[in-house]
Amino acid sequence: MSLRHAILAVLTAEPMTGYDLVQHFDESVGFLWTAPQSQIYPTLHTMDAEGLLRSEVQPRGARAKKRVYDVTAAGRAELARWTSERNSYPADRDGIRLKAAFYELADLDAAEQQLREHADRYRRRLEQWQERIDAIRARRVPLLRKRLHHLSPDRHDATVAFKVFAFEGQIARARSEIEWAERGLELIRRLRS
Amino acid sequence: MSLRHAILAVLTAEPMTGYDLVQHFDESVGFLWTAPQSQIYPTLHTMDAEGLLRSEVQPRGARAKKRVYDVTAAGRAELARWTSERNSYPADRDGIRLKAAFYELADLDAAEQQLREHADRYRRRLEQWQERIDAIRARRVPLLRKRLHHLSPDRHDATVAFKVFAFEGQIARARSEIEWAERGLELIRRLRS
DNA sequence: TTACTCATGTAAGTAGTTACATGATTCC
DNA sequence: GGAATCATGTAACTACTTACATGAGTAA
Repeated sequence: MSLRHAILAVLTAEPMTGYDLVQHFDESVGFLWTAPQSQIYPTLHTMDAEGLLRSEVQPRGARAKKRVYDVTAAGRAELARWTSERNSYPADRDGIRLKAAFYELADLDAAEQQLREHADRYRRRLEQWQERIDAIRARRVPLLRKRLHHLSPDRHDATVAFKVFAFEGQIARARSEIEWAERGLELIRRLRS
Repeated sequence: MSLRHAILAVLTAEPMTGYDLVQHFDESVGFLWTAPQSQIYPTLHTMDAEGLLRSEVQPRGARAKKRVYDVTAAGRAELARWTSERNSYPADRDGIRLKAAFYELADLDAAEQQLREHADRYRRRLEQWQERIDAIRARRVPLLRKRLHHLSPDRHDATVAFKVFAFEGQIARARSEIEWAERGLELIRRLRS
């Protein structure tokens, strides 16, 4: 259910087309909630119909057109409601951990390979997220700048701080995954000898 | 796609009915991969049809019957293939982190409440998982005992070690979530003053 | 006979995945 | 004229959720 809220959150920074939204999902809010293009367009339609968004057709070149979406008052209210509402947690489901619990059935080399990839994956994520935090702190993120632009200056610090905070959670997660994978590699070494 | 593998993994310990499987999902493998009863029964049917499982109708009392499922050679092969295959990762999607990134739109008291609940949730999980590890180490888990029973003794330690390892990952995760939430509570305190 | 456990399902809906499909615009 | 970008969709499928539904067995 978070896709609608991610969309609302992005559009409060600036009205944009579905195409632009797709790009932003790949490069900003998508670090926390990815969505394929094929899911975004239909969702924009239903949110428009529900009154959370309004849209306006604008010319594009000579013959073509584009539809620009903006958040309505109802959409803003829904965003405020969502941020203040109690969290709902997805069911506990972790395919990687599940598999690890049954590594005795695997080829040890294959298990080792998986754990190396796991650590590598989160090392890459760690870097990406660290860069992201630096960019947010330095206000180098275009969408964030636009967001701050129509916010009173005394709220800027809190706005930035919460974005940083979210990514700190991702970083903490990444670190714990890397440590876990390394512990697993050590276990495999021990079992080999 | 892990549900089928979770089912195979449980059934290699001991053949059982759908009903029993549902119980085991709530109390053992379900810590890593939960599934509702309404999903398990249909999945058993399709896995039976695919030849990963075989089933046998057994009498239960005077008139009633029950269907007991067991893993076929094809099922065991599929399990081995899965454990050795490269990991496939779900898309990055974290509704809690997404919301935290937009806490500037929330009521501060509500955000505080959410972070307290987040920490509490993972503190409870931490306890459960810690107990689980203790039970596994002491071989107090009935299903694990059955699994070890038809395994040569020299493989017992590795089998137990991998289960412990999986839960250590969950514990590491829980710790990092608790620390993150506490960091958030501190941030909110700072913003209030 | 009542309550609880054992046992097995279905149905309708939501969310997300993978793949396909089309056409105008802009820049070289 | 061709390639990359801008722009918008649809279709089929899989996984999961929530809710409903039924009946026999067992123990007090």
